[in-house]
Amino acid sequence: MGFSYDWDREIATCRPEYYKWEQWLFLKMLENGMAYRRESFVNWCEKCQTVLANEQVEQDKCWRCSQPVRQKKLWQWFFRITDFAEDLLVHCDKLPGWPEKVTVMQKNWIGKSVGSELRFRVAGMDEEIEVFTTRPDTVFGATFMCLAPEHPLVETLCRGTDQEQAVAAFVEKVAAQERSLEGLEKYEKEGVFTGRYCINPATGEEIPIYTANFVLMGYGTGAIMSVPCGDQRDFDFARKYHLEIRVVVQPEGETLDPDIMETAYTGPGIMVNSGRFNGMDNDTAMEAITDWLAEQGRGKKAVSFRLRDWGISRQRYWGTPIPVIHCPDCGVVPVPEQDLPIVLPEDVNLMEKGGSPLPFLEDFKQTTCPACGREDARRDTDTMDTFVESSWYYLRYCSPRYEQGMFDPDAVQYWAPVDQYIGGVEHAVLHLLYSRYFMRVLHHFGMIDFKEPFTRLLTQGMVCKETMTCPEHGYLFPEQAKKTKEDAYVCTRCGKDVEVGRVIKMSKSKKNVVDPNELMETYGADVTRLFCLFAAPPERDLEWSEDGVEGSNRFVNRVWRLALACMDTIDTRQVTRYTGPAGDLKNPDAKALYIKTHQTIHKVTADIDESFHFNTAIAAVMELVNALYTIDLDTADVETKAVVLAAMDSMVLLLSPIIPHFCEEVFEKMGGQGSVLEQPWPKQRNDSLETDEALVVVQVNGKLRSRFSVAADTDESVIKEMALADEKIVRHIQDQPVKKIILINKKQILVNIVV
RNA sequence: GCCGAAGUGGUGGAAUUGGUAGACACGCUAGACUUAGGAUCUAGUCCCGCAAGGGGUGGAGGUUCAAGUCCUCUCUUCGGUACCA
Repeated sequence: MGFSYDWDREIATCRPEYYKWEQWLFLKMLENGMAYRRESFVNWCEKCQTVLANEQVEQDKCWRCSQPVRQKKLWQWFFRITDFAEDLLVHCDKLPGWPEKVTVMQKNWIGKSVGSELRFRVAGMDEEIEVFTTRPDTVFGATFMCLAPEHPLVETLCRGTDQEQAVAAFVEKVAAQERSLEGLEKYEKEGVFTGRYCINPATGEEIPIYTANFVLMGYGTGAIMSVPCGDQRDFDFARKYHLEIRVVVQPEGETLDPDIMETAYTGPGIMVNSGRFNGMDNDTAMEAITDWLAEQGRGKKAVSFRLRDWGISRQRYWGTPIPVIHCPDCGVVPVPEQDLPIVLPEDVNLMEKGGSPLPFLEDFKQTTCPACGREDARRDTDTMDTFVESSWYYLRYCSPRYEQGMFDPDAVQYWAPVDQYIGGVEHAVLHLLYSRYFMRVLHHFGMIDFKEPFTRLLTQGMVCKETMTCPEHGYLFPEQAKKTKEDAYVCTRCGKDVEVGRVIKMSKSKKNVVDPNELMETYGADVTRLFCLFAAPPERDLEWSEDGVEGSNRFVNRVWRLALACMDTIDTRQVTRYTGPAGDLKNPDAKALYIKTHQTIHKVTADIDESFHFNTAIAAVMELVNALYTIDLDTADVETKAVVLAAMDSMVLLLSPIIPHFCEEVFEKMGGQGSVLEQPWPKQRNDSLETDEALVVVQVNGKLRSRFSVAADTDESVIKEMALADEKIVRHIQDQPVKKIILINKKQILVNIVV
């Protein structure tokens, strides 16, 4: 296809030369508390003895063996991305080169909310429950408390009460449910009383403590104060379990009755049932109540983020081994730097069920503790999330063979950050956020002097195609399905009817992929490039179809014939290309073509430079070519020929990034010196962009009724008079009085006559 | 569910800040040239209508002299949703 990659800089992130430095950074992060280990939950299939991705869990069952999946606690490594939550959020607004939709998604993902942290004492125990709430104004309406089933206090609270068994059963049941924000909505909201009460710090009253499946341990503090009058989930829960609903915020001019309310009221209002805060508007009360509770040591202002720390442990084989050693005496011990890289062993039997073979490889696992020398220490057998690799590979390109560190600081200083990054919009949050985080880590260590990895970002759309399924052979490649006369498809191997599925993004596993090599063989690289670029703007999803590729081929041939015609009819010893202002041209056809040429240069430059909209850039050049075709070179005068040469020159340069091989040849044929790729980009003459005539379109009551041309410098009042005198307009106005005439003079002149 | 997009002729797609909807192509129709055409050229092609005119950017409302574009509601499709990467 004629891409200009510098293969000397090729890297592969699965090679030890690369991931050695990832392990090195991990150790540095570990040393600085930026990487840490804690227990967390994974989807676990007992039968397959493996961890499942969320997408591998189908209706709470393993996709492979259909056994129920349960939540299992494992020790896992995390990166403290939340330390940078605020910084990552703030800089979302300082990325002018990024599409706004991406920064919006990132902001929502980080999910900052401002509120208060409140502490509730457990009645009769020396324990406290901390909650985060965005609505401290409603604390007087908190009539119960809900803890996540995984909350460490749940077990302590119910122990010894008659609820102990019920709670244990509930926790077990929830362990079989998917515990994510997404999963929350799938299950009916339910909970169980823990047998204990806590004290509402505002009212001093005892309120029951529940554990409920809609509270997540990973979000906030894993506990919520439930205010049924002001939160729909709490409201539903209170109705279900017959808990008190107490109104504390009343919309102005209304009286809410808790017995007949059907939904929670979340809007603004006046405080009621809230002691000394009654009568205050709830907005003021937020601050006032927080301050009041703070004085008593029962709360403070706080912010909470939806963003969670980045779990990087994978119980998988493919990935960078995590460079730590577990010693019975010393605990977790980092691998000494001189022992890096810890190489992923390659002589392994891959597991049928998807689990990692590493925990079974004694040679790999068994090692000596670097701290105390014990010989029964064992290596960590987890590998890192592959997002870790993709978070810094672009810096490695700056010095791909560098052996003294992740990258050569001078090279990174010179090249980075990346000027223009291109990737699918499916990476809008994870990959792009992790990369931004990694640059902050490196910046924190003083290794780089910038924080943002990608100055400009283009999120390209996906190429999509329908899937084909044969009842016998499963997914088929497009060439394995043959079209029948009835516009249906049959399998080329078994002849059975093929089912045509939905249009989805191309993927190897679904086989709905096309090979550009076939187009390349038929039409060549340039026509293939032209066709792809002309099909749609890059940020848009594209349903692949080869209809229209003939048109691209036709266009290239049209240009070629134009070049041949020029060489046949224009003697370049006598005619040189015109470069002056349009105003000096006498022949109106020559002048029009010259103006068109400069308009085209202007448009193509802007389309490519600002937005990579090659499709409209190509369309503009096509218009120029169409204009060139209207000129009869056999009868043209010298002035016109000089303008044609100028137009041809510009056209070849404008097309050169799109169809480079072809343009190289035309450039040479037309007498160009050197390579077309070394020529400066054409520049439009700003004095040659506008024609002498302007089109006036005339509307009556907003409907187009007539149009005519005037000299570009015609006075506006004259144009209005001409519009009113226009035959078609007169007919439409008839004898109705003219109320108003609006004249807009932007890209064209528009007159709207209101009657 | 939540977050983010997209929806315009038979098709891919155009349309600075609201200002001629359908640029540029594909396809189709007719014609010219040609021994021939899957080459090339010319003309036509949003829909209804002989025309004058009317309708039209997923749907329903609204703001405006003027709405594909702004606002409200809604439908459909796609991407992401933290272990697909």
